[in-house]
Amino acid sequence: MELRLYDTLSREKRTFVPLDAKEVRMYVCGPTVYDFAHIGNARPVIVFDVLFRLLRHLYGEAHVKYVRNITDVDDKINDRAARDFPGLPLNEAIRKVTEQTGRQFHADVDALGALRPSVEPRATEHIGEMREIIERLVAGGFAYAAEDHVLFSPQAMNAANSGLPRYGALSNRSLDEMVAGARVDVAPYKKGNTDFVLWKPSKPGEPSWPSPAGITAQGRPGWHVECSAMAWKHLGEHFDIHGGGIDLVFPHHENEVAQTCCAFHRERMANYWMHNGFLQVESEKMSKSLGNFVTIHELLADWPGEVLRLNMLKTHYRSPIDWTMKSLEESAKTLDDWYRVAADVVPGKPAPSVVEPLLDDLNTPLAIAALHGLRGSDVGALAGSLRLLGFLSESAAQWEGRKQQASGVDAKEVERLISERTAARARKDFAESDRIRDLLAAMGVAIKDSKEGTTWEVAR
RNA sequence: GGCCACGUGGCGGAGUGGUUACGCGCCGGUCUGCAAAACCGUUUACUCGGGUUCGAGUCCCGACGUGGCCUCCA
Repeated sequence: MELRLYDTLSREKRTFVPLDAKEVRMYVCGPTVYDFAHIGNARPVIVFDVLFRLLRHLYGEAHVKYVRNITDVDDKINDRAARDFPGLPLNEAIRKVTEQTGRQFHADVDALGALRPSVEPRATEHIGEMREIIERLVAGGFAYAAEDHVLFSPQAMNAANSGLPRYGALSNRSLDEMVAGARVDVAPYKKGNTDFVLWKPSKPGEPSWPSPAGITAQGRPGWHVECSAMAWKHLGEHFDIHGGGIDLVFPHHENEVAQTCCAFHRERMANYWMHNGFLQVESEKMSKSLGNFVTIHELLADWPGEVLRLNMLKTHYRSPIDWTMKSLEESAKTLDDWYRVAADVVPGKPAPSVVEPLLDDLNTPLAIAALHGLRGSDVGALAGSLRLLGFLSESAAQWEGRKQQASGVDAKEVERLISERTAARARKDFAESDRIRDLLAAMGVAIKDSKEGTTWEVAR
């Protein structure tokens, strides 16, 4: 069976045919490292990790190249640096912010069971490529310098009309309407009100680099051109898959396409544009003002990363998802069960009943339903399938031990109470045995009696 | 205002014309000193109004509701 993926540009599911089966190439927009990543940021990380794993399964581990960038030059970073480290020179403070945040991001996504991408380029290490693209755009008449800025003109792009995509095609907008509907307060140096920034001057003390397009003042890149440059450097002018959150379709991805296609005179940048849907928290939009801003870091204090991962994959990646505590509890329960029955068995090959839904535009909910089916029929295939999806990274004992550790329960004390209870039961002193059971329950310990004896675990 | 998603049983969530989704919960049973856990079994649905069709949750039109983008928020 073949892989089919939904492409935002053509607005249909299409059979996936890689440009080069020896090197399948995927780019996903990564974080801007200025603060803890929130649970919404985790969605593309997890979704495209599943796709990465699936592609490796299909084409071989050595034949998939996954690039996810780190944006480490940005206004928000500058603001954060100035606020958090007022005593330091700005550039030093910025380095602290990006290093700390980058480290935290890696810790978070590792815990979510996401494989590291093949390459994680940093924007600040690709300024040369950005300047190159900008120079090409200026030379081609698609961009111009004005007051130390370089601006891209979508109108020039659509006027060229020769082997280029139409600006607006990806986000399904007409440039004319955008011109008409644009805000009034357009910067005076812009020729057209839809022109966007490729390069801008740096304020004193901010990170800065020599400017392109004959500008003498030092400057820094705009956001959109960073991704064009990093994708070009690591994947070439034309590659297979470009992914990100649906909110990035416009303007970010629309502008990326414009920059890359105009710089290299191409009709396409990526053959498949994939976008994950939005996430709400307890039926509300996540925002700092509502106070429901949930970071991955905070959630990881209460839940194993795989619980967050499963919770995310229970919904199809293009559908909206409502992130709730109830749903997390359910996911935790499911994983407890899978760990119990499958973590320590020899994994078999991933089952077709699991792989086939994945081949149909990453239908993870249907794949998960198939896992429930395997649970009763073939635990070897269950184990293999779970591993394909990035689960079962530890043993059953480690899984249980982690819960125990997080709860702070004293295992020795529990064992002592259980043997007391066993003795009480043996002499039919049920009042005493029930008292001990209640005591353990109050400690957060759940008892399980069976013919082989009594076991226990930390109740969640 | 423009563009675009989504609306399935108590809850989550698949299903692009025709047989049980699946999971959690509830309920019943087995087990148990009683429970819990485990195992077995069972129940409930397709926002509303039209239309197409032998047949629609599934296609078309409309309404209502929710959400997203149109400001460098995934």
